[in-house]
Amino acid sequence: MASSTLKVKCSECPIRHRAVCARCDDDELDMLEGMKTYRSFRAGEAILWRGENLLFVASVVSGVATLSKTLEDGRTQMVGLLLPSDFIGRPGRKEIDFDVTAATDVTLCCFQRAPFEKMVDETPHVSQRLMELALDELDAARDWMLLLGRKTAREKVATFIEMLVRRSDTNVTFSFPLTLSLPLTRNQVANYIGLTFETVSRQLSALKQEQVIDFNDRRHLEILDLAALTIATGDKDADGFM
Amino acid sequence: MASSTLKVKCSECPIRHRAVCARCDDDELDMLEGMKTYRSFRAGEAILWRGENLLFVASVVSGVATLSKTLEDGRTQMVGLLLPSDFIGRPGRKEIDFDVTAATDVTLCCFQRAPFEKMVDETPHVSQRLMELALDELDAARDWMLLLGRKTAREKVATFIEMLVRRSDTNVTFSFPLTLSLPLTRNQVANYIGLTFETVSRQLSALKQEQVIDFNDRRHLEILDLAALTIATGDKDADGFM
DNA sequence: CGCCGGTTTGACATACTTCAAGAGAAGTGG
DNA sequence: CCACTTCTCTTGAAGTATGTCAAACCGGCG
Repeated sequence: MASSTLKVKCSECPIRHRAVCARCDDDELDMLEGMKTYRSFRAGEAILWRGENLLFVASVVSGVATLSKTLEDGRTQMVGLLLPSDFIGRPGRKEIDFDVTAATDVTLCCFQRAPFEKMVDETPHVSQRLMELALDELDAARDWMLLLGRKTAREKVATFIEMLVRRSDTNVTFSFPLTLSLPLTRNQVANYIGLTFETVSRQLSALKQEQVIDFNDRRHLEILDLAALTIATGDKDADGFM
Repeated sequence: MASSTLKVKCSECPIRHRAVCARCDDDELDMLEGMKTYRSFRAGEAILWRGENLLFVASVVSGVATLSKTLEDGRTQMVGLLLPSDFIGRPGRKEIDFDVTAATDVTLCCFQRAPFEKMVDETPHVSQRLMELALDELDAARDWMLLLGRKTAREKVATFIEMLVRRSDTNVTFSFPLTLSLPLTRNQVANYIGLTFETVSRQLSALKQEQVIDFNDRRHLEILDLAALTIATGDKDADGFM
């Protein structure tokens, strides 16, 4: 299944300040340090199957993973995109109702479920942070419901790209033209935003032709006109209010 | 705004065993008893506006409320349906990003945010239950993403009705033909499942003609053939597997 | 080099929306 | 209690955004 990888010390961990351990003090971090193991998955590998007994919970350290649901005739819908610092697993639950798959090569910081749950019960810093993460995911899911239910193809694609910009770390520098790595194929994007890959491709081409974005490499995007992109999402008024 | 209503003792409360207080012992219940107030809203009234400062959190005691998001051009998407025992408000957050509206007459059991949060911090029974409720909502949101992104109009309508059957209390008796009160207008249903109200109406008529459901009153549905309804959701195989 | 998965683009099909008209219910005021 | 208005709902006809099918391209990799 997964290969294991060299562990990084928590204090030097790139996701230290955002992951489930964000609020932990040094003692608590030591406890986690003792419990954790790293696991790596290659792009395309399954991390967890729907219905599988959850033996571990984990934080994404690096890479991108997807959560997806599939109907028996093969239609699939992504229901979440996990970036570094996102959490896999749910306190108090033994199963998940979707598949978790590595979209790129992924490294996870894993904890055995039982000891982790014990720690959750005893350390408010962890349980509070877990609650925050769950609520963040809930907010994201609801934003996505609006996108899936009511947005046009163009708005969906623009919103997806804008979300990537917002969530990727690279944008702290904010140097234009902003370059973005696209961790998903057209088909995966389509499954995320409820379209076919052909429609995704057409909308991307349209945005490219309008010089809102640019791309040659299929795995990267350049944002040429962030304002235009934002307008294309349909979220805000033309004047940027909201 | 809201009128207040006669309080029911927690021990006799109809949602006692499912709401945020589900796991509380007698002492904890006494604390909540002292903090709570009831508030009632008429059908159609706003309970909370998006962005409003959250002064109270609450459990739905009776009635149905909706959570919805609206784009500036008026397109709206419901992102949640609150039935009795469901919780309004989020631990550690002062705002919400959607409107909460009474779909029917609604009675809430309200707590001031500040004292409630204090209690959450001090009583694991409450914070654990809150986490469960949040994760339940997250699961529901993700199921709905699959519906919004990938299901046909027919499947959407069937899934919506089946969800109502599952979530309403009436079905504990399970006497056929099962009668269901429909707390939403066609338009609200449409906003929940990402369609127009005309399409909802057409799909309901089709299911009626096929004798899967029946209705005369616009506020009630009869389920004539639950198996056929389930098949129409697209969720399970024809033989009921999954 | 030649395959192969991912992508682009075109032509056509269709599920759902939009527009429109009319029929019920439900509320309101005389 | 009955007009009158106002919603909601139903049903039809026509329009359109997106899906489906198909062909060709492109870049990576054995």
